[in-house]
Amino acid sequence: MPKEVTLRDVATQVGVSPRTVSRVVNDEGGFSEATRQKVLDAVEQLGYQPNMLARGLITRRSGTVGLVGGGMTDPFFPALAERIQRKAREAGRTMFFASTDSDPARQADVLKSLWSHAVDGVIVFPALDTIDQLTSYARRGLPVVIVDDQADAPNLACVSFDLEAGAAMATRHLLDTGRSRLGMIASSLSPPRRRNRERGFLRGLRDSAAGASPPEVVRMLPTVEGGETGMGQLIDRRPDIDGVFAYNDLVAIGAMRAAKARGRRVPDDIAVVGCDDIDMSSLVTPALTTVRLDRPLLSEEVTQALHELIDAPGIPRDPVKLPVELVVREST
Amino acid sequence: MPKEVTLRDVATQVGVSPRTVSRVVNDEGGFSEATRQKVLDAVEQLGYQPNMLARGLITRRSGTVGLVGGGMTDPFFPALAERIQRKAREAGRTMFFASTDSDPARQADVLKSLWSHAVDGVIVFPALDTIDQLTSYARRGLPVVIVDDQADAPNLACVSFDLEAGAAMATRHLLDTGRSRLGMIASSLSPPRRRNRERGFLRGLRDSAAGASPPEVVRMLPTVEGGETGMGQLIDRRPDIDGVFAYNDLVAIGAMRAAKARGRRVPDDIAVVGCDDIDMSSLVTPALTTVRLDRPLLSEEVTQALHELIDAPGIPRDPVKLPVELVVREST
DNA sequence: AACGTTGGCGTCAACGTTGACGTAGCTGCC
DNA sequence: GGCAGCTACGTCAACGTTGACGCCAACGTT
Repeated sequence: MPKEVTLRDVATQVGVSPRTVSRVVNDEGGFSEATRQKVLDAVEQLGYQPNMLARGLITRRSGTVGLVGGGMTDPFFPALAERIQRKAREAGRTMFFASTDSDPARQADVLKSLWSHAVDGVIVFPALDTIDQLTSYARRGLPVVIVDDQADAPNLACVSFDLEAGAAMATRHLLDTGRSRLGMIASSLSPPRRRNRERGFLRGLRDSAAGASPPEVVRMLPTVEGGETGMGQLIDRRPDIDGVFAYNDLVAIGAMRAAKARGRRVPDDIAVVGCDDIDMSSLVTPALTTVRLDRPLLSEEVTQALHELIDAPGIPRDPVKLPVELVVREST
Repeated sequence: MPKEVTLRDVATQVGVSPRTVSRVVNDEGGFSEATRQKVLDAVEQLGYQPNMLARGLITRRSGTVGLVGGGMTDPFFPALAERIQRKAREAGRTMFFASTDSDPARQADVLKSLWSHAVDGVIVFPALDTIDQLTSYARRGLPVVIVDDQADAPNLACVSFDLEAGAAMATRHLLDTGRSRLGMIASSLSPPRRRNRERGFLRGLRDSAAGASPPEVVRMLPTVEGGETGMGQLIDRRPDIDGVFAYNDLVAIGAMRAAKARGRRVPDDIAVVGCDDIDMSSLVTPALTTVRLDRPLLSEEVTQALHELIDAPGIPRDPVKLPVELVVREST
């Protein structure tokens, strides 16, 4: 990288000290309108860009935030990442993106790397059993926003959807539309603490007056393939199954494929409900009934929480739980 | 952010100078095996992490690369971004991700921001008419890899798929399977220079011995909605149309929806070919015939080009053109 | 014994910026 | 006239690291 334009270059051109240029650039005050204009003109003319590394070295603010997710293969994530990135840029920060493949070790690497780049804060979709890892960083002073899990520490905020309520809604919807032999395809990547969907599913069943038969639950990787094998197993275990709630829409889509492959019609023979409401869900046939997670809302809450943690450190934040909504389409 | 562990901390603990610790950490040589061990132990024990900002300030290498794309709503991009990010991490670099919404002004902002963060290089899916912008950065010393467009400058490499050949293959496939009244839904975001798909489509028609009737081409936003309106227009203009090549798979999926909505069966009444081979394409019904772009290959080529530009600047690189492949499924 | 060479390490300055502090000149007020 | 208080700057050091260079002891060579 060749020479860049520095504060000093601007300063000598204008005939002031670098410190004054710095004041103007950062709008600190303490300069006359006349010098302000001259400095800004020179900045424009020379094409000066502040060196964020130097600034970050001294202010301990790099103007960057990290977004750490399990992966981008689930379409839920990219759409969210894009919104978060937009909001970060509106707040004048640049986003580092990193995916962990849902692997705790990789997540550790990623956080180490982000830390050494002095990110101002991170938003994390945590991998399995990594809450301690995250609270440790938070305690060391890194603002952390955790999505879809709970923890308590300084510099830490939690935002999640009310998935338990969503799952209960989905279950009740299945029961209300006449299904009584239900199953669920859950995720093998969720530790017990985070099995809100399963809790909601069971609660929905318990709450229902109608005495539905005991449910089947299988746990799979949360992918289309996982949904396919999951549905296969459910049908094997309980051939008369007539309603399935899936961990997410990808799983649900896989489940519908498997059902069709086994000659069961959706929704006539078996109803399927997903969770997320990814773009694809309204495009498949039959269009998927699903629990919609409001991504604009989530990105709003998450970035706001992060920026508050960064700009006003120390003040504790209550965990946020966001409402969800059932979108009924053709698969039920 | 509270105090971090620095070279000096490690140095005083071991009883050597910071410079020596630096030598060990960077494996520069010039130290004994004994001190190496002691230093590494201390590094481990204190949890030392090099401060990339300070290092970058002096070496002018920040250990970061930028990935600049139009957006993540097209599923083609995330899958690619993830692979590129993985490769970057394998090479010891961290990835900044930034989306431009395909807006030249936003792209300018994004590049400015990345530049001020002293990224070592960028991979860009360029927005409309931004080649000058990019070559300007390249000339100022920033390694730039441009995907799917051409330019010539120092510090610049180009990688693209042979979309013209792919489009020609798709077109010939349509003709070979008995379609003769063809249309294409192209992208309104492609400048004339980058309309390789259209060129291939027309070439495929010209090359065919059978005298097919003159084709219709409409230009839409490359989204599902764009595909829907595009197919609508094609049918209006030419009610007997029986084969459509779409700019990408999202457009193709939209086109199939519109065809069905108008009572035309796919593939019986009208055949549809897409381009990209996103995951969704094998999942929709009918499964989409498409021109597959090999994402692992692209990410490999792109990252290799970038790392070569970074590590061996100055040597010119010929543009790379990657082969594509037709995947025949049910929609033709 | 004198000399060059090498390995192993320290010293110092610099990267570009900002925090802390200093100061010259002016204004206003008793 | 003296002094406080302001405005508009400048000066200096520091952030954590590495590049350039220098130094000393140990070793081999003539």
